[in-house]
Amino acid sequence: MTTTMHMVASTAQPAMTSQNKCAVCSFKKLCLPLGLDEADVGRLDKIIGRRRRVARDENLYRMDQPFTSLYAVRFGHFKTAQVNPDGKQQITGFQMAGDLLGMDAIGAGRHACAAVALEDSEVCEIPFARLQELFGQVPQLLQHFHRIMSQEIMREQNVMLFLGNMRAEQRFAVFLLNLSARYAARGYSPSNFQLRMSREDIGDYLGLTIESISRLLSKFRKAGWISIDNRELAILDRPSLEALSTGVAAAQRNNVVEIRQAVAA
Amino acid sequence: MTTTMHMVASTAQPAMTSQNKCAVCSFKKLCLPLGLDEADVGRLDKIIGRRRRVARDENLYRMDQPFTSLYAVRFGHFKTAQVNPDGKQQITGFQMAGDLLGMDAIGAGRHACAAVALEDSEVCEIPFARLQELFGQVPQLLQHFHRIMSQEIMREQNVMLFLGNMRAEQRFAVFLLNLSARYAARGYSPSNFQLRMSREDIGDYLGLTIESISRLLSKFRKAGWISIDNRELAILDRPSLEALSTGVAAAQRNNVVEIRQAVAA
DNA sequence: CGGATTCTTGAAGTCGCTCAACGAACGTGG
DNA sequence: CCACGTTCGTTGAGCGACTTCAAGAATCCG
Repeated sequence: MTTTMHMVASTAQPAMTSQNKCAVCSFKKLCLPLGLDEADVGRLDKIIGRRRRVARDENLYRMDQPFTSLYAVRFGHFKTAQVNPDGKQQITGFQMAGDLLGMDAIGAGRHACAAVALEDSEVCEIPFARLQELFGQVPQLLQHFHRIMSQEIMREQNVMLFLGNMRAEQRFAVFLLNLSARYAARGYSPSNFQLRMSREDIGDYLGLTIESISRLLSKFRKAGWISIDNRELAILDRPSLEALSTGVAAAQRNNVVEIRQAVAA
Repeated sequence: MTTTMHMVASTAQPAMTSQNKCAVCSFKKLCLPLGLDEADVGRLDKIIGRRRRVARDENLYRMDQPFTSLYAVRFGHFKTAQVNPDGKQQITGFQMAGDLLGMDAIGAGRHACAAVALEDSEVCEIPFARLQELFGQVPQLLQHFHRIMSQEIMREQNVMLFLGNMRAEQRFAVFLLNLSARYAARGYSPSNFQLRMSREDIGDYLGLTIESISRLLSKFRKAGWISIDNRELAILDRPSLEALSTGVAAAQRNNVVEIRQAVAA
């Protein structure tokens, strides 16, 4: 593979010292330390517990487990999933480096969903009680924490939006572009990346079956919008995907229908 | 109508003084003041801005509007809705007395969705900047605020769950039981209440069409599970609704299929 | 009242699901 | 390294749940 302007979206462990210093973490601008001065980052560092490695398919935490800590993804990928009584899982999100996990558990004191590593990953453990102590001393940190929680609420609203009223194609386009944007924000290629999750996981996230995901991938490939080889994905025609994702295509279809009706009338 | 053990779920304005005192508000146990001592409730009272009346169909705030305040519903009902590019709306939630509105806007500084009154309603305006100041002085308040935000994240995950992998009947049963539980928590009848929202709103919340909602209401009525007269609803057979909502019915269906297959084999 | 909105019900259509078979990739142990 | 079983992914055919379209009934509200 040739080198590109962007780093390839691999999961290579970032270079770092023997300690888990936020100051030298390449994802500090996406994570809790955003906007803190050097001294405050140091204070945050102090309370951060041990780093924790999570092997592929291992649970970082399970549903109903008591809540003690938030986790910041250091490298690797996770999924968070709720299991409903009849056995099916709803995946509520995919998390990557810099993302914060566990905020849904603060309210009830136990985790409302399970977090599972999609590949060998590592997280920073952030004991919530100690974080709360720090809030009193570092107002900036508190503010940013509120922003992060609020963004999580917004993110979920977007999921509700596509689950509630988008067609399969549109959901899938939104999904791909969302991944693309998130990799871009991390300095990776927005056009070439690996799908870290199985087709089944994508389906459980988008409210579709594994077969539908497979068909959508084939369809998008045949349309020339993407290339897909196993889990290696390339976005070839972003404008088309964007048109789909914003519902322009749907609107156009509607126009066509209206025109047809007008002609018929 | 005869008097019952429960208050009827009407929107009568709670008795109160000329000022908006949390201390005398009947919903303080559902709202921000939960767990505060008298003195701290007084401090909270001081920062709460004017009460604000919102007429039916009026916007409390619109999408993209700059964020300045959170709002606590004092009486009445609201819906929060996102509009997607192709015109359809996704309703992200229905809010009633004691619920907090606007948390999704903290992150971006502008509202990610619109809040519309479903009937003549009233809210307490809580300027967020002043609330932030208070966080430093009243740790209990901060803790509870985190719980509320976290619960909002959990609530949305539940919406994702039914949007993503429940059938129409199941979604609708979950919806009705959720309303029931929320009215119960407010001291109203869990069995008899009014649907404050239109069929269209319910549909836009559950990811279904208005026609489907209408058919579901008829079906549930004919099955003897509910009675419905216009928007006046009564739950007649809670166990059946609960079975539906937890997917037991679906599981039973699956069992039947398995049994059929076993017999056929 | 009467017009507009909301709701109900039916008939037809479609999108995504279910079921089924097969192929590819993986990884484990010989 | 290959053989093997297992998991994962693809593709097709048929079906069913929900939508779309359409018309009429009920309700709201000025």
